[in-house]
Amino acid sequence: MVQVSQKQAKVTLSERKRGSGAKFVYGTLRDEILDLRLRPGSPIDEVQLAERFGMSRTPIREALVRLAGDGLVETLPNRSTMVANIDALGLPAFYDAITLMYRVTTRLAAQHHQPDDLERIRLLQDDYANAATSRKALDMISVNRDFHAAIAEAGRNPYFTTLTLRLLDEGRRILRLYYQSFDDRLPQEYIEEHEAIIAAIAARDVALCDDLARAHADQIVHQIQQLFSRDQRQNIAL
Amino acid sequence: MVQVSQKQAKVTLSERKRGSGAKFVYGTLRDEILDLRLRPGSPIDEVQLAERFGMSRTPIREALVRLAGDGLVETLPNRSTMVANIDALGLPAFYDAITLMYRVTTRLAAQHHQPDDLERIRLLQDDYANAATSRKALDMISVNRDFHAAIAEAGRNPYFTTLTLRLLDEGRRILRLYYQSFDDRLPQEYIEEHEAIIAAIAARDVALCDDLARAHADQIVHQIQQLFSRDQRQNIAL
DNA sequence: TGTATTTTTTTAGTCGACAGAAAACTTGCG
DNA sequence: CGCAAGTTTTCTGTCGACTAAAAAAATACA
Repeated sequence: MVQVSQKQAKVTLSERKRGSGAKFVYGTLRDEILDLRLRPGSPIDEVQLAERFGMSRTPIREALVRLAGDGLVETLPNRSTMVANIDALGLPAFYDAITLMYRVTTRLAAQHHQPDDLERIRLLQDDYANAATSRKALDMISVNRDFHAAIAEAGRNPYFTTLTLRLLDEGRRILRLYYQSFDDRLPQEYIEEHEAIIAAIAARDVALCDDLARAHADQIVHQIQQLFSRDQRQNIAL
Repeated sequence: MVQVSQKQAKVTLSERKRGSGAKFVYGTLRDEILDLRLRPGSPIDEVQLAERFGMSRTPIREALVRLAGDGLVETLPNRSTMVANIDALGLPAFYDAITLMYRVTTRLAAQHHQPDDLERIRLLQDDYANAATSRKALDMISVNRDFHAAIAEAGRNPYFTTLTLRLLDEGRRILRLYYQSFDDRLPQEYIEEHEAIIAAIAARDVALCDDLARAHADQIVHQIQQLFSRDQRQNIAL
């Protein structure tokens, strides 16, 4: 009897459309994982999530399966699933991949972009500048992702777009880690680099896009590398 | 024409391990989709699959969710899910992607390979040669995939490996389409090209790897392009 | 006290059932 | 006949319950 009344209360609380359950859970958990609100390595309990979202385990399960497909969650057979760890040893591979994807997507954007692509990209760049001037580092991280995602879209190659998105998300996690533990300032340089990239895409200058994208990627890689070396020093100092 | 959908191999699983259900269904369906035993665009009925595999819909569902993540299956909300189509308009993007991945994975293999990597690759090349001399085109297709997958593995970059695998699988579908409707011979050239690639990797000659991989990719792209132009001519002739 | 073995607890994998959304079919009206 | 409204059918999305695998706890034994 108690169970019935509780359940009804929860159902009225969350009036959902059929078929949206798993998608909603997927999106929510994905955001939380990428924002590090769910810490890497922390265990995920299906029953707990089911209670939290006010639904049965089935849609929760589907969301977890999809997250596992994205590599955001690791599932141990018959035992718990946990938030994927950030693999420090895999960082060089990450650097290689994001650098190549920046280059190739920017090149393709120069070749295949259409007018409204550029408009979208410029709007995002405005958002980025705003976030930068108001010193909102976390916003900058997220807008930066959208900026490069838009460039990838303009390149019109789904294979590259997918991989780029995945890398950007992975990078978002790493950068969160960074700006959480250290200061909240990002170099203004990025804004200028972005501007230059936009201009090169608009001019359809493939070679210049390549150069700029490579330099931009190098910047970010360098930034992350600094993070890790700084981290080390601090540990030693303690 | 072989119409198999009614008489798919029924699976006896009186002794199934717990937790293997979804994985087994995933693997089986994946193979059938890549081999075109399940035709692109054909609908997938969960209940039917549940009967065929002798299990409930739950593990079937999980397998389908994973296949959707791989892009091998398309799900319409609240309505049927179907085998993903081969998108002819997306072929140029495919060419770009597979060419770049061939190049970058082969380069990385030259840099990062270890002794047993080369051994594995050479064994697969033997398999490939055997399949070629005995004129087994379908075997060649599948071994060719494994060959390049092994090279990607030797490059030790999970991001590139994942994308390469996906592209190789996509290519497997396209080639099946080809060798199903036309002749069963593949140019011997491929064997020699493979040999040259192996040698270049062993010599850790990055620049040569790049050239060879690019040429190899061009070959395959050219082959597929021929397929589609031939297809067109036939349609017009009829 | 430390280790091997049994028992308990936790929690993932599976099942059968039902409800709701979309398609397929039927009916009513011009 | 042709089409709009209503009805039935089909099949997915979700649920609660059950089962079994693995971890944690308890016990036995040296």
